Amino acid sequence: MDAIRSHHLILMICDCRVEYEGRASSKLMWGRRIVLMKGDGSVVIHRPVGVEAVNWQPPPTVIHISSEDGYLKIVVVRRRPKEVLRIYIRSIDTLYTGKVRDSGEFYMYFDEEDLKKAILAHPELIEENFRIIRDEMEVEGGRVDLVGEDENGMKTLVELKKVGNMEAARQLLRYVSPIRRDGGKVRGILVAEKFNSGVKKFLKINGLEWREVRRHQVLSIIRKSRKLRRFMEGFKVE
Amino acid sequence: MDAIRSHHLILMICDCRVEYEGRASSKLMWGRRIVLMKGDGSVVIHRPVGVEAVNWQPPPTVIHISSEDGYLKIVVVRRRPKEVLRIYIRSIDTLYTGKVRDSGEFYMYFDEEDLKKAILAHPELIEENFRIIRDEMEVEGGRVDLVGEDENGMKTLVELKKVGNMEAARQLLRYVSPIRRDGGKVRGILVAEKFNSGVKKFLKINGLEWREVRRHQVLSIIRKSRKLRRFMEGFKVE
DNA sequence: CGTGCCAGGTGCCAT
DNA sequence: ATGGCACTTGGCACG
Repeated sequence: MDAIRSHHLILMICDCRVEYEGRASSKLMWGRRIVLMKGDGSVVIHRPVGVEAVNWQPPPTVIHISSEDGYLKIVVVRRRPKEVLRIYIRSIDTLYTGKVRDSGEFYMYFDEEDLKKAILAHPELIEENFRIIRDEMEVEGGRVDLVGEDENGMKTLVELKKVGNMEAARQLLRYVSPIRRDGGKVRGILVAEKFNSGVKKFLKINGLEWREVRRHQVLSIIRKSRKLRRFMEGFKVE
Repeated sequence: MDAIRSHHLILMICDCRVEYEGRASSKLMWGRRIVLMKGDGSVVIHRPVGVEAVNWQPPPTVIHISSEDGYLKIVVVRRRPKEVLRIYIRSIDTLYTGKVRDSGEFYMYFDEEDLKKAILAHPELIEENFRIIRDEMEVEGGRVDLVGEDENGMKTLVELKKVGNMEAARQLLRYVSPIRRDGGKVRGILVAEKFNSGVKKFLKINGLEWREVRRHQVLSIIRKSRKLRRFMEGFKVE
């Protein structure tokens, strides 16, 4: 239709059947769903329950519309990886097409990146007289989040995580081990909001350390940043 | 409204502002979005571009509706983890409320589970005279996908992945190492559709092996399964 | 209920 | 393009 060519939004509640073939394959039998076709080529299909979409196709896509056996057939093709989404529509309950403009900015806040910013601004969150030397550094075994020096000048690798799980602990060990193997002295600290059971023990056994940072500590630091002050307005930080 | 109490679907295109606070925090400034409130309590907010939702709240939720400063205010609360989504609505473009029923079945096909089924049915995909002994087994370091025996009766741990990346290789090594450390003889094979660069080398260095399975091999095996025949009808498997 | 692991993960940014 | 890694990841299976 014209709506697709003019990159409008198309929203349907319709009785449809959906097939997907690409990295995997799936088939969704007849039923009523919400089909969302966006101006950028994205297609999202929601069932009436569940927070996640049942089928989708990320842009860029090419969309073909035709009629087959009396059904409206919409084929959404993605090139790389090669994926095809086919929607067969038996009837349309509700249809909306139109231009929807949205220029509102979106701020995400307090993810790993913000934890890092807080530590960069206040290295004492790690410990007294701690200094950050590098932000993101390639080491044997991967890329460590921060490298610092403690008050005795000992090199320290810092790995940041929202949740300190076993995988994170192993990751840190992977960074520290080669250095120690080569005779280097290095500390390794896993920083997280929360630690799963067994992780602290694993760290201890392997000569590593941890810091539990509290959400409100980080928030109170970040909210001082002028850049984010407007963002914070309206939030009552508990 | 009544629509929420009666667990109906509510779909709006509206000019709104959204705040999220919970595991992280986010703020979305005024603009036009598609707001989807489902009968099970799920709430999904889409912008007019992008395949992913900008904000959401998974069920179970409690929904409060009120009026604040002349705006319609919808608050969606999730208990564990504690998360709050606040939607302030300035104007509504389009509104749909109603019961949407969808009983159509959904089949997903050719994920790791299907790769396993194919290998269970045809262990020769691993190698000639290979026998599967166990499906899913706890070992030191985690849970391995398959345990088998080669034609010489040597125990073999098999890890299945869609993509054989470094993480998968390390995972397999983690399963094999403790056994070898204790003097056990064991082979380790990483099975995947595709291997990232460096992974095969890493496996080789650590005395592990790999098998590259092709999609069509697995498909041709699975399509023979009666249970899935109906699913396959209509697919032209290339 | 937490813990681990997969996903058509998606997205972002590095080389 | 490929790889590495975080994510309000969500989801499921399992101890």
